[in-house]
Amino acid sequence: MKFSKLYAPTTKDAPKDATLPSHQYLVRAGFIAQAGSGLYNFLPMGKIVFDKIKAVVKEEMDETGAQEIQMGVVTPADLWKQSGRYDVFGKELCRFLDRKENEFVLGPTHEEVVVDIVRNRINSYKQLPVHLYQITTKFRDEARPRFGLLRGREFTMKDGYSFHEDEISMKQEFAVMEETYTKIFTRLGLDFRAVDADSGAIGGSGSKEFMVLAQNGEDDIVVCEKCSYAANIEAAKRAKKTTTIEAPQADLAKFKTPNMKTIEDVCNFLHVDAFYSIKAVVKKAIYSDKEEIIVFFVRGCDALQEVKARNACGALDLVDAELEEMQKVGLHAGFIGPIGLECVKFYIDLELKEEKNLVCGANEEDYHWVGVSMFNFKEERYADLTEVKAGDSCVCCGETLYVTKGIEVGHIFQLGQKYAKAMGATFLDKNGKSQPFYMGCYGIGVSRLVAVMIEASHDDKGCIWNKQTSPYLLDIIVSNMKDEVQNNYATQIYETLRNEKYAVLMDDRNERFGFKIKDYELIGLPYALIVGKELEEGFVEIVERQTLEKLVVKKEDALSKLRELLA
RNA sequence: CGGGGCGUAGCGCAGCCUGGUAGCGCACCUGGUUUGGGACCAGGGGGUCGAAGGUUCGAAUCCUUUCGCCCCGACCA
Repeated sequence: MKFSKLYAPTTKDAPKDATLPSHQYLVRAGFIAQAGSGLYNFLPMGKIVFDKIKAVVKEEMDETGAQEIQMGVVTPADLWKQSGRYDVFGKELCRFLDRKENEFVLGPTHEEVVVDIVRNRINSYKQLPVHLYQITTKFRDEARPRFGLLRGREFTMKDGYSFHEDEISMKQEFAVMEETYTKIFTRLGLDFRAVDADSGAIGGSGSKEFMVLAQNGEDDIVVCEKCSYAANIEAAKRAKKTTTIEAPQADLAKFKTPNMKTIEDVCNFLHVDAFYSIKAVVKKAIYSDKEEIIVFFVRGCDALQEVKARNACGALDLVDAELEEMQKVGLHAGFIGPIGLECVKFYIDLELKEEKNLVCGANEEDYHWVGVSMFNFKEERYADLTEVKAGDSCVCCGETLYVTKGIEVGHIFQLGQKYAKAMGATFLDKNGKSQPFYMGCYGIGVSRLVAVMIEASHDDKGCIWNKQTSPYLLDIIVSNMKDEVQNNYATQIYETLRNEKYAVLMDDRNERFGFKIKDYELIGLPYALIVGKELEEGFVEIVERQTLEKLVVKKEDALSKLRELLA
């Protein structure tokens, strides 16, 4: 491609609304252009990158025996009513009427449609398992689109759905997908982790997220320094926390602790380490039919993980409880403890089970208990509630955990029979009995990956593409187009490589060197060949974008060196 | 959905407070010079001031409504 013909409107200044590097550089380098909030158009180079990523995904999916299909973006609302999600999906589901006033939705995901596709067509276990996938446009009317392609309203997702006769088969496919996703993200050259995830409202027995490690990620993930353990902080576990600080020896006794409402105050006052104290976190749990004040107890040195807390009590949502609401149900804020607590429902973190020599509130103004032992609580009171912190110990190997930011690029679920049951999609098993399908579903954010490539790989000058996804592998920069020797030499290299099917760009614009090299660095192709002044002495330069190092080579050697680099 | 900000030329902004018919930088077009780190000189084109209504002799500017976009948070199969 000649740069003079390429539609790549590069700019020196970023649009003011772009805050993330991936967003700024993709716009500045002319890969994408915004159409509206959360809506983006792909320009020629953006489209090439997008197609390259898509091709990798397709190749690896096809390799597993999954079959590509294409479902409509527009879906009859009726299917969503059958699954029950028409009402629960909320405003993210974009609904509209056609001219006959029939209801439709823009598909945000396609469980309903795919179930409808196999329903009454796959009738026997002999036809199972089947895995159907597509790479298509999705629309979710996000409350707050942001970060360019990372959280758009319209986006492209690879979504696959597998159907099985039993749980064993479903789990087998889940394992195959975990392996396949690992291959895909490895091929794309990304630094990622498959992490344990909270299954969320979709349910099912297991789910894993694929997180690309990047500073601007929206998710916190916990990663072990030594072994392969990694988890979303919402689902992360740790080895039970211990301390070398000696336990305060005391018999059970009530101490007056006037106006000591924080863990810090109480522990300083009683000369006890926060490890040996119990922290009460009061939340208002919101259910579909009611609201309720609930207390969660964790170690004084730990913090409550809200998603874990939500899962423990089964609430739709947890919000901070107001002081007034706490008083109303009889709680003494600052002096709450599990001993003798009867006025509200409460949960205790598993790590406190059977611990001794603890300090906690006495449920009485200005009093705390010391010498508390955690026995005699019902089993169902206990749940995993603690938020894992950097420095905690790995649940698998005991080594130190650290916390980092990740961007979710894939998520795989074991759905079980949820959708098949709701939509009446059944087959006959070996015993001739009618059964709902077991399903798995597997997603990859394909358009998001375009941005992730840059979020994970850029510097202060622009994009840094790798060979796997770069729109072109090489930019041949002709320093002075009016210099015929330079022009001829560059054209010859360009034509030769092009005939050998390398994706090469030649910057033949009548611009100065500085202008072209800045554009090169902004666009970020893996290599550049600079044909300039030194050609007279018989030399040209090869630039590697990653390091910005320049390699001077003899003009006769450039071609073979380039073949070596681009291969 | 709660809170905040911004809409003036393709992009980035000034002008608004104190009303008088729109300006700067970049980009773009023409000619010339220049060609190794986003050049220079000269000339030139381009804007219903987001939209609607109101106040006024007169509105980018004041008032009301509305739409759009962005940021923080909640949310995110």
